[in-house]
Amino acid sequence: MGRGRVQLKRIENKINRQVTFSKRRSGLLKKAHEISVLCDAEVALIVFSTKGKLFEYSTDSCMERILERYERYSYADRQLVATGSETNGSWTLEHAKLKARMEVLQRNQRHFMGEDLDTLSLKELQSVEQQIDSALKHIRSRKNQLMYESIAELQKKSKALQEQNNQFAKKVKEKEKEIAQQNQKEQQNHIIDSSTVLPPPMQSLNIRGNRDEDETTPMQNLANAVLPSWMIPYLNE
Amino acid sequence: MGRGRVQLKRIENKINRQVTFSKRRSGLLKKAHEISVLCDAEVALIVFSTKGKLFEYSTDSCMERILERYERYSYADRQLVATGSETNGSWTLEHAKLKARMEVLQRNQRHFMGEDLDTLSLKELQSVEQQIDSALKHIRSRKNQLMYESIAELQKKSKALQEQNNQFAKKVKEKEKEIAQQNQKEQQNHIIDSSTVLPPPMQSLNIRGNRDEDETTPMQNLANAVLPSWMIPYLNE
DNA sequence: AACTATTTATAAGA
DNA sequence: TTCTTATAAATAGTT
Repeated sequence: MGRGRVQLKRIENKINRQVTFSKRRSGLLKKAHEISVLCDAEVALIVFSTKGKLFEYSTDSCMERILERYERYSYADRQLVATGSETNGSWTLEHAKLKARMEVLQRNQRHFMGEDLDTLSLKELQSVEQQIDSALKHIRSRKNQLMYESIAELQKKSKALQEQNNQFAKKVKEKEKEIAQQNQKEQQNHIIDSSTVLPPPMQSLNIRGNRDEDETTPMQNLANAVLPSWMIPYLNE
Repeated sequence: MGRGRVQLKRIENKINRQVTFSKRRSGLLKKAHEISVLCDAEVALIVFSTKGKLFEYSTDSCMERILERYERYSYADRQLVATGSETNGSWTLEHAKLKARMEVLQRNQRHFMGEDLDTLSLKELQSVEQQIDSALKHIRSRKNQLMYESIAELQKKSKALQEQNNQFAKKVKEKEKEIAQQNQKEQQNHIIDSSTVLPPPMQSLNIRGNRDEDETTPMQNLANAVLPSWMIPYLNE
C-alpha cells in the first residue's frame, strides 16, 4: 500500500522504521477497533516499540478482563509467576499462601468456565452445575432489569418528545390561522389575481416546511432513538 | 475498502458479520505480523469472536512473555508509588502483582457466581452470560459422559453377577439332586417315620437356605447397586 | 505533517 | 467456504 512494494523484513533505516511504525501502528489500532465494533468481537492489542514504549487497544478499555479471559482460555496450568526472580528463594509464608489460594481460585474458575472437567467427580460436577445454573439466572435477571430500565427511560423520552411535538403542531396551526386571516384581509382590499396561488394549509405534524436547514424533527429523533442497536440482539432472548 | 463505504457500527446481519469478521481478522493478524517484522516491534493480539472463539497472534509466538511484559509495564505505570518505597523491590513487585491478579480473579469469580453484578454493563453481562452458558454446556456434556460410563460399567457388573448367579443355581440344583437320591436310598433302607417332615425342594434361585450368616447375595448386591441415589435426578435430563 | 501514486484490504456478489 | 472484482483504505516515498 504505497508507492513501492515492501518486503517483509526489518526496515534497516532507523528513521524510516520509526515513521512506518507510527503510521502502521495507528492503522493497526484503528483496524482492531473496527473489527471489535463491526463484528462484536473482543479485542486486545498490545504493541511494544523497539524502544520499549507501550501502545495498546482493548475493547471497552477492558484489557485486564480480556487478558484474564485469555489466560483462562489458553489452558494454563503453567506456573503463575514462573518467570524471572524465582532464584530469589525467599518466599515468605504469606506469599506462598497467596499463591496457593490463587491456584485454587484459578482451578475453580476453570471449572466454572467448563474447562478441565476431567478431574471432577460426578458429584462435584453436579455442584458446579447447580452454582452455574443459578448464576446464569441471576445474570439474566440483572440483564433484564437493565433492559427494562433502558426501555422505561426511552419511553419517558418518547413521551417528552411527543409533547414537544404537539406544542409545535399547535403553534403551526396558529400561524396558519394568522396567515389565513391576513390573506382574507388582503382579498378584501384588492382584486384577486388569479395567477397567485395560496400555499396549501400544512399538515399538523409536518413542521419542516417552516425550516430551511436539514434539521430532524422531534418525531424523527424519536424514531432514531427507539433502541440502541446493540440492544436489538438481546430482545429475543 | 470495498464496494461500499462502511459505517463504524455493529453489523446486524449475522452472516455478514461473520464473513466480515473472518476477513478482517485475517487482515488484522497479517498487519500485526507485518508491523512486528518491519518495525521490530513486539506485538500481542488477542481476538475473541462473538461466539467466544479465540484467535491470537504474538511476535515469536511468545504470548506469555509479552503479556508478562505488559503486566509489568502497566503495573509499574499504575503503582509507581508502591514499588519504590520497599526495600526488596523485585519481591514486593511480584507480591503486589499476585495480589492484584488475585483481586481480578476474585472479582471475575463473583461475577461467574452471579454476584456483584451491579458493576457490570449490559455488554459485559452478555459476555459473562455467554461464557457461563457455554461452560454449562460443557459441564452437562461431561456429566452425561460420566453417567453413560457409569451405567455401562454397572451393566457389565450386572451381567457378570448374573452369570455367577446362574452358576450357583446350577450347583444348588445338583446338590438337591444328590440329597434327593440320598433320601430315596434311606427310604429303601428304613421304614418311614410319618412324623419326620422332609424339607421342601428349594427354589432354583433361592440359595440362602444353605447359609447361616446374614450375607447379601450377588443378586441383592446388584439390586442395591443399581444407581446411587444422587444420580437419579439426572436420568431425566 | 501533507501529499499522492500505488498497493492492499475488503464489501458485495457469485 | 472460496473466488472475483470494483472500490475504499492504507501507506511508501516524496515534499
